[in-house]
Amino acid sequence: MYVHNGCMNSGQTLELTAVEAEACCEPSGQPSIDDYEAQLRASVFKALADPNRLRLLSIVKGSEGGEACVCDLTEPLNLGQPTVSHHLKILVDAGLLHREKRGTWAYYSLVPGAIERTTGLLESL
Amino acid sequence: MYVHNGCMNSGQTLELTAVEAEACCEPSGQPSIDDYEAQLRASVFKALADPNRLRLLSIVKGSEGGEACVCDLTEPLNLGQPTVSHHLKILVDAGLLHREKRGTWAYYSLVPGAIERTTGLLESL
DNA sequence: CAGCTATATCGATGATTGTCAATGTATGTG
DNA sequence: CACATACATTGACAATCATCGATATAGCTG
Repeated sequence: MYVHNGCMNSGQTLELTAVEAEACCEPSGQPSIDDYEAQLRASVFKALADPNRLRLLSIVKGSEGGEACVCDLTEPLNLGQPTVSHHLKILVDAGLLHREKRGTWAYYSLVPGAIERTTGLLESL
Repeated sequence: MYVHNGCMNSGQTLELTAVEAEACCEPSGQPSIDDYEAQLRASVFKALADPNRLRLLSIVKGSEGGEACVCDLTEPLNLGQPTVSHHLKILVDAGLLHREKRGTWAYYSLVPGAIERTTGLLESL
């Protein structure tokens, strides 16, 4: 006889109430994040899921004064200016970069605490 | 007169050697990650850039014994079994989940230290 | 062996994304 | 005013992705 004591979702479709189904999913385990929270966190990782955007963060972080303008970023990435602006906007929308317009230039800098907040999204899974 | 002392990539196209161009990109700043390193790190964040995969990690982490099989994961995510298997494969390939086949079942668990290694990818940008 | 179960893989499809050329907007210069 | 510069936005296109149904594989049961 073969015993499997972990999975109770097998076999024919079960008839469960919503409450029973909810309880069924975590047998004596810790509660997991819900779908809304997962979407919030995924939106941040989506912003990080591109090599050019990671390089943008890295260059901005390592730049003199902790800030850089678009014209300083197009050349090292070997990308067109519209593409760099597009990536920067995604990083700003994700709350990772801060944008400050001074005269004709737009200076981008790391949002203080953004990296720590992002690592927290992973550690608290 | 308007002075801008940060950007030297403006104006007409400059004639630079490769070495000069490299040095130009980081005026007195820290070195940034190269394209290869950026692609490696982005591949991990790509795996995290989906709400359902974040929920998979969360459920596996919070499960009894720290492991769960596919049939325990399809229902809470409200996804088909092939889709869940697909997401799990992506998480395994990213080095975040470990897969162990026991009998007919496949048990997934967090790779020890994977979360810490991933947060390190952010902190060391 | 035949049948069932858990999981993986394949092929297709609609949605999202990264990139660029072209254009728009705002600011500074003469 | 006219012109140049720095940046953002738009529209298009190829590539990637998330999801599903169908099918394949492998282990267990009788």
